Amino acid sequence: MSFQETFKALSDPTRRAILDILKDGAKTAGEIGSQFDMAGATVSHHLSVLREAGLVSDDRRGKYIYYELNVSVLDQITGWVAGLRGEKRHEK
Amino acid sequence: MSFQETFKALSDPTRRAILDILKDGAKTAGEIGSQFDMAGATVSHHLSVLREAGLVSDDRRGKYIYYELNVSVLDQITGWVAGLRGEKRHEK
DNA sequence: TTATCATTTAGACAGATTTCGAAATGAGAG
DNA sequence: CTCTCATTTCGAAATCTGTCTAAATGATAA
Repeated sequence: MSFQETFKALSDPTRRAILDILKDGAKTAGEIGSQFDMAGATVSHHLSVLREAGLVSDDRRGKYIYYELNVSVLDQITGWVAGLRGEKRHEK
Repeated sequence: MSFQETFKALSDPTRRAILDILKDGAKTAGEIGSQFDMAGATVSHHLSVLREAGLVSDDRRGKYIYYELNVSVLDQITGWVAGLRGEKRHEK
């Protein structure tokens, strides 16, 4: 759940696409996986990277595991970028 | 200069540290390199990744090459994150 | 229990990434 | 032109990453 983990997680296009898919609500691993042309195991791996980075949370409901977007961690990213933009010249 | 290149470039801690160093103005490759405990060739490689991603620009002035932060590309990142945060439920 | 469905974990592999030292390039100074 | 300094490019080694198939786990249904 470190800063580095978050950036690393976002550096893969499949993982960013997963986050996009989760924009409008929680979905099961299967629903997410069906959107990609790759093995379910691979998508499962990407989901675990996103989970360890704190970008999604998972919730088992019976047979299914629902994944949901966790936006709060994204604020760190925005904050870091703002830091670069903000104090650009001669503050203090 | 693609979206993917930008995220990839930001996924390395050394490269993010370089951007931080450049926050308060342009610096030469040597000045940047002296802040890290790694070969100059390695830092030069990181600088080229940042340049290809459009995150920095370089400017040769005599013997030295000055690198400068290019903030405009960072807006893409902020924009993408805002997209995830924003339209979270039932728009349209 | 056994069968089946949803998903993850394990192990392996190819390709990408980070890093280095050494050689090459660019540019001013003598 | 030659020397030196700043930086990059080259080529290679070690490590990391994304992907696959096959096997394991969790949960429900019969």
